[in-house]
Amino acid sequence: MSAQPSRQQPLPRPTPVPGTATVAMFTSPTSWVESDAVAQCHQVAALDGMLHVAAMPDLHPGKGAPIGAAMASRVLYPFLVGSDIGCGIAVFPISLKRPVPERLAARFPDLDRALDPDRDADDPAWSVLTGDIPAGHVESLGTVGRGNHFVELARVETVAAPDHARRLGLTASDLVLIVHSGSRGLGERILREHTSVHGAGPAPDPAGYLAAHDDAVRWGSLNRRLLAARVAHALGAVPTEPVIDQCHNLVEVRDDGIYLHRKGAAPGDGRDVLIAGTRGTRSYVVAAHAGPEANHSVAHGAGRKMSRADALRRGRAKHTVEELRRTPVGSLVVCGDRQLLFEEAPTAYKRIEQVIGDLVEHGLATPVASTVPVVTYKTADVGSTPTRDRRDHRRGRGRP
DNA sequence: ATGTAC
Repeated sequence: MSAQPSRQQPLPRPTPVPGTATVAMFTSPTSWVESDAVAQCHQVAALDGMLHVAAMPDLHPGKGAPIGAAMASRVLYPFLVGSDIGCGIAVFPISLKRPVPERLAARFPDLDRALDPDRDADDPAWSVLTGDIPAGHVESLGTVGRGNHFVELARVETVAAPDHARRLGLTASDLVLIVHSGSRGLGERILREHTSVHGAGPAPDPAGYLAAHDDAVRWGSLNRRLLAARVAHALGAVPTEPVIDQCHNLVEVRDDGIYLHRKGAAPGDGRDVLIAGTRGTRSYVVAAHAGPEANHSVAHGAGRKMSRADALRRGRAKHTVEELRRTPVGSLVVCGDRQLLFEEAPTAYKRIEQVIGDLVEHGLATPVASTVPVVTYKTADVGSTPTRDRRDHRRGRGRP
């Protein structure tokens, strides 16, 4: 059984405890917040040098550190950013004549297959590469990854702030590609190089860590552009520049030398952010205007309500695979991995409208537009090669 | 969320 959520009190904020950092919860009495995640916020608050922890309404427990939190400290802690340094969400306008989900779902390219600069030198997606490949890291370039990562074709549904949406180039009924992906093995390697020596301790050489971190942030952004370009070409469209591209796993050095760690929290100081719902619900473009109390941050998505294990157990009892591949909003899910299909079921996530409502109530963001999924790509479908396991493809043992 | 170990 999953842990029952505790009902959090709204602001005013908790009284600071001497010797520890302050913790501010940007939730409301009706928010679903697991007590384990709140406990993690207080554990982080007790770290040396920690100043202030801001918990977003999508807060949920992570490995050691909470997800959906922005943490300001005098000391740089790599584990608070986690392994997927540079993970973020980007939005690319796309023009398609007849967006029929069934036809488009079948045309998505295999985004588990990396783009090799030599073997795939002719791939038109390389047009988005204008400089060097950050850190020279070629492995897994152009792949979406697993977990909560996805590439989604979505339609702009409602526009709440028309002028703002127009400045972003977004109008109702427009199509967009939403790309949620990170730095794959590169960020993982950077964290491991730190933790293998220093564990969860601070970075003894912040400049060294930050140089590698910044490469991963650039790599993640490039990867999102490559993913969007691969899909655009496959769907017969022209690649575009992102109108939004915000990273939600990173550390920022503020002007006062404070390290602002964001883990599943997007920069909220005057930025436009897409806050992802699920593959079966809306996502929201918001104008973020979060101040110091929120560590200049906003939520990054709906936030998990169930652990992956719970989602798998409960999902198998509740849903069929067919139900999960066609969502209540009529969109299709491309996902050849049954387990991932259950783990990422919309019911495993909090209600996105509650998350957005909490941000609005606390004055952190203003909705600009909502999008509704058309096709959500997770991992290549297995339909065309029923006798062969996906792993054989990735290991390059022949092709169909 | 990840590449790798079990």
